[in-house]
Amino acid sequence: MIEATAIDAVLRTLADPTRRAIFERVVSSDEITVVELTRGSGVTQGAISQHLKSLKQAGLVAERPEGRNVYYRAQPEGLAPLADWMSHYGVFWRERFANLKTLLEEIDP
Amino acid sequence: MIEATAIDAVLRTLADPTRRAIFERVVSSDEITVVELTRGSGVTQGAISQHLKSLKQAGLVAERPEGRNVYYRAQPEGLAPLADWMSHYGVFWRERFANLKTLLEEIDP
DNA sequence: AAAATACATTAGTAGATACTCATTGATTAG
DNA sequence: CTAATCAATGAGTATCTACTAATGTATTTT
Repeated sequence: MIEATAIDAVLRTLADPTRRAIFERVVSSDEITVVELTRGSGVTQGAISQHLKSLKQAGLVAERPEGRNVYYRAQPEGLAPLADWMSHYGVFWRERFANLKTLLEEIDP
Repeated sequence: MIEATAIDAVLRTLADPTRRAIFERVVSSDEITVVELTRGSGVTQGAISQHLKSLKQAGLVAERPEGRNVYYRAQPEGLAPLADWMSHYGVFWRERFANLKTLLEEIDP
């Protein structure tokens, strides 16, 4: 089955452990290059670039080329579809409040 | 790369659109049987059972056999690893508050 | 200019996985 | 008892995907 929704892209992208680890490292560091991400990753540089491409297409990271380096940084908005999905289908949260998103907006408008 | 953490199981399980749709239907209905889930799903009963097995192993659904029917219901706690992960790596949320989980516990202890 | 570095991309491959079809076990209906 | 229904499971298959290895393209260094 083929779907192309935002939540689909985000979940499929984060489902892979290697790719998720890359995302976590990007989040943890302000900006980080491909070589740095490659070091200690256990996979080749090519694999890292492929994963970054997926993350970029899912809207989870953004790039900033500078010279021969490319600096990657996390794109927080990319997680919004996941947050929305959680608020819709996350019974756990819905049981506690009517709508998590609404609550958050009330707290921090 | 092989990992067996809770967040890994949850994300991998929800990554598949068909399986996620099943989960969403289980969440929406209080309790639902396999035949009901099969109807309008576009896949066979066997496929549904296989997906339910995955969802069960991920802790996202629970079953209640009754006669020859098996009623499935959502298991809200199963989404906790995802919520935890969001609070750790969801920059979007972290930028707004130090820790989402802490906040939620303060509101509803 | 030549060598080196950073990154992207391609082709090819091995393994994962989502599916169908068929079968089985169990329960209920006629 | 027999037939029908519900669900789980196994075998087989086609597709997807994460990876390596190799190559290409810039850019920087020497």
